[in-house]
Amino acid sequence: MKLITEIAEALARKLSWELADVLINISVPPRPEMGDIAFPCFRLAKTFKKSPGEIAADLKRSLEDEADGGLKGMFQALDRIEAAGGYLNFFIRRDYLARTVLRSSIEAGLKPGSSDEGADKTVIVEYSSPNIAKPFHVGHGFSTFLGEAIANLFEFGGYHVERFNHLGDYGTQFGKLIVAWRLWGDPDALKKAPIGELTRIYVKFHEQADVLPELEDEARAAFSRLEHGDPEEIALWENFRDVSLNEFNKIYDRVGIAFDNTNGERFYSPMIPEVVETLKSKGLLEESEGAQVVNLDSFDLNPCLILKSDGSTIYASRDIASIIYREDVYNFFKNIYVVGIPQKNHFNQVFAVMKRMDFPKADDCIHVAFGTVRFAGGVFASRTGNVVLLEDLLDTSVAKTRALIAANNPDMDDHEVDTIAEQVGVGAVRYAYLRNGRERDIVFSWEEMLDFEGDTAPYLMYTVTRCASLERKAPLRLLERANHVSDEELSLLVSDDEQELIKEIERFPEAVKAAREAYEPSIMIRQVMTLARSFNTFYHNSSILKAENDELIVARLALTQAVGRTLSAGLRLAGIEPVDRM
RNA sequence: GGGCAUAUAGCUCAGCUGGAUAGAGCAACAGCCUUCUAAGCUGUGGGUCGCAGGUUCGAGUCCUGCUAUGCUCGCCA
Repeated sequence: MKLITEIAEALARKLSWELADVLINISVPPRPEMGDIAFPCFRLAKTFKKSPGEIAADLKRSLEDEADGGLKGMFQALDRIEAAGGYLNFFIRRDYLARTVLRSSIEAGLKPGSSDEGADKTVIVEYSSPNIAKPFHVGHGFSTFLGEAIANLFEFGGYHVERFNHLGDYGTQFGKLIVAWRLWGDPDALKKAPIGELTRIYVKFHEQADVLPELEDEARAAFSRLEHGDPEEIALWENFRDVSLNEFNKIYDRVGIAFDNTNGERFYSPMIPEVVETLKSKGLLEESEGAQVVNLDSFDLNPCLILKSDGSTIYASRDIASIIYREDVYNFFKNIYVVGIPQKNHFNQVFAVMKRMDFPKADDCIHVAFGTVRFAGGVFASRTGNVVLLEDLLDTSVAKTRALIAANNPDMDDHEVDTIAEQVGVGAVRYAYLRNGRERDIVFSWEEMLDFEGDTAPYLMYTVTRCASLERKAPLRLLERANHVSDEELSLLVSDDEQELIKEIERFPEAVKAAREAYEPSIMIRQVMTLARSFNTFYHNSSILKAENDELIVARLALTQAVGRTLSAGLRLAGIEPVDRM
């Protein structure tokens, strides 16, 4: 807000400080009755040789001396200044706050907090990235939903976003799959349930390989043939890839995620020889135990393996090739990897190799790490089939939601119930992945995933439906006035509840920016949740459509609309589409 | 053993670059639906912020040591 800058400028002048130093110290008091903006004076005690309390009192007097002079504009927006406990507390006039905040909310329309800071800048977000031929389980939901939310946050900031799905479609495991398919594959089963069949033979391969170790050698040989372009092996690989992608796309379509680029690891494999040449020419490649590595002692990292001792490639070399490719094609501003914490060391190595290659944008490659989804008992393991499929989780959530909606809305037709249940049920699941700091593990529990009360998407969505319902029920005459609400009407929103609500609306754009800069959607989500709670308190305590007079009804309707717009924007950034009844 | 995380209420977590009385949700208990959707609201109880030092006017937040847990440390990705 402009007012904060004015206050900071005035303080900077009084103290002969830099504006930035004042701004850094300015904070929000812990409770509203202490004021709206606070400036702590403890630091000044030494230089002025006075107690913080005295300094605060002096500053207050000094500022008030100019109330009719140079600081007239600032004091028009202020109710009063108080010195308390070493703090200088500024109280903003309630009518001023209501007017300015809601006016800018109205101007921002459906996209509060959006900006054009990223104009002409391309951000690559790599996320989801499942391994083909493996089930898409609840663990994949983390990267998928987190990545989508981060991509949305950048788009909201005006960046051009390229969504990358870096499919795990390469490596020795596909040699295993090829061998297993020749031995035990069932084409009919593959047609019916592709991932199920591929998982079955993959599991069987590992069981058999325990007794027949030579299977492992066959697998390596099959992968080698694949890498060298054997047409039969390629045909098999392509088939596995296609049927898998087909399955994944069902999920992506369902949750409304569309990738711009689904090149998997194999796509980058042919580019590796050039990478090896570059590393060689820069004198970075060393032989170690028969393999080719880049030494990273100067980064306090273990060496990065580039080529295995048999000369074949490895994931680090593919990631390096991919970075160079992405820079050539997209000239990226940031290249973001939404990949789990266990790969932290891997990305540190890859980015360090880029630095040793003098790649100028090594610091613009960012590993956005997240925690592990696990059972209370242990970890997920696709080899043993000890997994919960994301699709099953979504289905269960939607079914539970459906029952609730049908019970609450007896006259709603089935089609509408289905549509809303899908949005709320899927939203509830997505929210569970986004509400906490991303580096936290998620201990999977059905009970928690299907809890629709409190800190959940249904709570937020329910709040939106309250806003929508009020608009539906408002007399048209008053709704029309709310759509063109006047400053005089907005100035009526001065109750404690209304003011709290208005402050939360004001904080949303900052939260969006902070969330984007930290690659942390939960920062934005929490702000939205706080706003929703404030609204529900207000809603409970105050009558909106039956307020004392028309002017207040109009003002509260305008406030309700602002809340609805802000909540909806936050939900959409999280990838959750709000509904207007449930 | 080296490296990187994490440790806050019974449970799941916030606490922004150190600042006023450490906050939510769930669970427990007590209330509120003839009044704008009760997936809601209000209230109560519950904390030596892992332990021990240090820096500071001030530490949940910064530093050191210790303990516990997780991840990781070349030919899987």
